Amino acid sequence: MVERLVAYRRHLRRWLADGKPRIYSHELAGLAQVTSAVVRRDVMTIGYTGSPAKGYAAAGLVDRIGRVLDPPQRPGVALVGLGSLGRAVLKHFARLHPELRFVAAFDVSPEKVGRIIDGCRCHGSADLETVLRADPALVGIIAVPGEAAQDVADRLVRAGVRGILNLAPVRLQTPPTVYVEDVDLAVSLEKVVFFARPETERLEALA
Amino acid sequence: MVERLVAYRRHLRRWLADGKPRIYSHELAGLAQVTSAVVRRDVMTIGYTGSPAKGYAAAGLVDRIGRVLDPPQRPGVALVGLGSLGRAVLKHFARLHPELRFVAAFDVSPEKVGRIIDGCRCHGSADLETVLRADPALVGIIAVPGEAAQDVADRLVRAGVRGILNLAPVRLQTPPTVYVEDVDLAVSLEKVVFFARPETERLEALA
DNA sequence: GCTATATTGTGAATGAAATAACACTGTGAC
DNA sequence: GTCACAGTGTTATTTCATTCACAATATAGC
Repeated sequence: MVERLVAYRRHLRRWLADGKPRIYSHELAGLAQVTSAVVRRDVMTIGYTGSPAKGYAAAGLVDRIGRVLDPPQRPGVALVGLGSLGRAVLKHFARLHPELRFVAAFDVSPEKVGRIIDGCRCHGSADLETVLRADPALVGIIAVPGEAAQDVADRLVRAGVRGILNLAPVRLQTPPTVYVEDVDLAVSLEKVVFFARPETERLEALA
Repeated sequence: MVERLVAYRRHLRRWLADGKPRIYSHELAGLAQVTSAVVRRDVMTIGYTGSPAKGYAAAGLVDRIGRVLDPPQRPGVALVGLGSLGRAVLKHFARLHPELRFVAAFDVSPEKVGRIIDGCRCHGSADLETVLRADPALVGIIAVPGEAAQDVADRLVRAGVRGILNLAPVRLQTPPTVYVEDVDLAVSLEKVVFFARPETERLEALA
């Protein structure tokens, strides 16, 4: 449901930018590709309320979603690993996401350390603890090879990070107080390959 | 469950590489971070069977999983978009995934067209239909900016693709016969930010 | 002011996935 | 040979999210 809220907000902002102040559940549902019942239920859950004949006030709804999703203060983000994946992530968020604050990036390769890459200062991985002690991050992004991921995770956790976006193809072991979201491109692609097959073929593969 | 099967296979291969031929449900469960009951249920679902006192034969299980997950012939993959994200994807899979066949990559920028990038020939986006007619792909990966994603999706579908891994931050409109898996880094990161907050704080945000 | 209507808010029904529970079975110890 | 036991295969239970259905309601037109 959190994923849907993020999507709603994205569409609502575009909706507002088009100069339209109000929106019906079925309109938002169409944009986010869910049913109108889901939209209404989600809106109800976050405690917002619309008018039966005029729909929801888009601005107010964006605001309410923000109050649910966004932490009180702008959260710091630490990125570890500036290989192609890490760079891609940084590029995406650098401009696209002003509500996040990238506090630091880390990499092991000496030629990157000290430089500023996509607007973010790159530190040596060894300095992770030091840098994050000066400027704490709420969440960390792990974009290092699988072998190094668990070690990075341990250190991020010790540095006080409360959530991790893990792009490495391994499952991390973390204390239960730390939330981990795995984004594993290999798994996703295999999933697509599987479901791309006609259903009949999939079922007979089970037989 | 497909995601779990992919994970099982990954761990089983490492297990085999360590020279261990047999594995118990709770051992595999520990590696994949699920409960043993889930493992046994999954194994049952795909029709494999172990021995009560000796566990599962790892090799046989890998084989069975492959028969469920993998299509009969090696599936072709088409990658569209060779920005930082596309390059990262290509690099990841080029070496890591021999069971996939990258048939072609596409990009709009002229300086990339014609070159071979990470072992894959880069074509102009305009030639998408032509190239895929000569060498069809089962699935497509969309790694272009959001504005271009829907157009690319339409063309991939027309070119006969049956599944799409969508890395762009938009929901695609496709016929129901085409399976779409969305991997949206912005959404994932916002999810992490949300769940990184202490539960108490999250709940009062709803009030 | 009143009525028709389209939409919201929400309880109940449905369905799928995780969890728990347990009977069955093959193995090794004695 | 038989007895205990650790682990599998399967069924039942629970839980949770989605879908369905419909009463309540505010607006616009007359």
